[in-house]
Formats: sequence, C-alpha cells, structure tokens
Amino acid sequence: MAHEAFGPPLRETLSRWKREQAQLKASVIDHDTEAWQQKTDFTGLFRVGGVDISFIKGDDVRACASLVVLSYPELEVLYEEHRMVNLTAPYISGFLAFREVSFLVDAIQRLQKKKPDLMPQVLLVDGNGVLHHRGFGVACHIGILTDLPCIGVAKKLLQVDGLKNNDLHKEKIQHLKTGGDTFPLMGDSGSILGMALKSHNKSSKPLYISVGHKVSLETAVHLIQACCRYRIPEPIRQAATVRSSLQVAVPAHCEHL
DNA sequence: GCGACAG
DNA sequence: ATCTTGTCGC
Repeated sequence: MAHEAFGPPLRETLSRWKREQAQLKASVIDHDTEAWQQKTDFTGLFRVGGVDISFIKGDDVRACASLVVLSYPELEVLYEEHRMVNLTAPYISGFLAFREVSFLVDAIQRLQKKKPDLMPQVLLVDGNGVLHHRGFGVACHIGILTDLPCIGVAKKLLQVDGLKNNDLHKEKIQHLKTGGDTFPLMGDSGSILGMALKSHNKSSKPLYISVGHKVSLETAVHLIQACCRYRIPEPIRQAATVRSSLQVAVPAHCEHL
C-alpha cells in the first residue's frame, strides 16, 4: 500500500503542528485567575472535570472519549459522557493533542449546550501541560481551546529540557514519604516545569503535575492531591472507567472481518 | 548511530 | 494507550 500517496508528508504536518503550538502557547496563563484558587481550602470550588480517551485492544482507530464532572469536595459524579470516536491522527510524542483534543473539546461543547450549570470550574487532563517539548502539551491545548482552567496529570516523566528518569530521579522518588510529598522538576532552562507528586501514601510511582491553563503549579498540585483517593485523581479515574456499554468489543461473529 | 518516545 | 495472573499486604 502507498501509505503516503495522499495527504502531506508527515514532516510537513509536524511543522504545521509546531507552528500551531507556538501560536497558541502565547495565550497560556500560568497563574491563578479564579477566586476559589485563592483559598487554601478551595472555598467556592464545586465542580471538577476529568477527560480521558481509552482504547480497545487491537484497534488503533476506534476509542472512547470520556468527560466526567465530579462534585467537590465529595467527588461524586454529577455528569458523565462516554462516546465512541474514530481517531485519525497517529500518536506522536509531543503531538498528543492533535490526536485527542478535538473529541474532548466537542464533549465540553455538548456539556455547555445540554447542562451549562454543570460546566466544570477546572479540568484535569491525562497528559502534560507546560512540561512538554515546546511548553504546550495537551492540557494547555484544551485550556486554550475551551478557556477552562486545566491541569496536566501524567503518569510517566516526559524527558524534556534535560529532565531525565535516571538514578538521581529515582532516588528523589524514593525519598517521597507520604501522600502529598513533592519535588520540583527543573529543566536545564532553569524554570520549574512541573512537580512530581506522591498522590497517596502507598503509591511508589509519582504523578507528574504541570500547569495547563489559568492555574498556578502550587494550586494544581494541591488540588490534585485533594482529588486522589487512589493514585489517579478521581475525575480522570472516573473518566477512564467506562460504565456504559459503549466500549463493548466487536461481536464475536465479526471478529475476523 | 543511539536513545527517547505524555497517550 | 491495551493485554495478561497471581500475589502480597492491609
């Protein structure tokens, strides 16, 4: 098959995507803008959203895009939507947003239309914010397109700007004692790109938290910790758990097709 | 050439 | 991202 017979070559697509990231990056706000963020107990925060895209075993195209909204501080489900979508863009490290973001923004827009009262006041995103090759990960991307405060929550360290998952890094992880302990992730450029967070007492692997949009890193880390019953913050965990029948596998008699 | 590679 | 099984510990 002539895989690249149609459409622009990958390197042209990547160059276009890089330009788009650079342009949108200029609009990122990396400090607190909301009243509830000023209080250490987050008085005035009532709704926290989470988004995630989950996949089916052997299928690179079909996936389930999920948006949930939880009450705060109870962390009870107020709203959830799980929808099967067809992904078109490939996964390329540094360009996750171009694969996933349109489906998640669509979900936010449907929520706005159907239940505007349930619009989350902050959105937790699977992946990185400014902890990214060009300082503009998927959490920033969603933040700019929706104008919602967003926080990037990654399960693995993205090794950019000199950050490395080396022995020194592993040693720092071992020194995290209890849930809520952190250490900063400083790149070669000298700025703090994010924080490693031990999200609960018995979690050996930290989360990597970074600013997406309209929230400070300090507030982001504090909020993530407040949302963790287990390692993964509840809004993302609920989004990743499909309760509906949407993700049922292809019927057995169709498997060979 | 080699290592790295969020989801 | 996804699959896989039991195992250990509270």
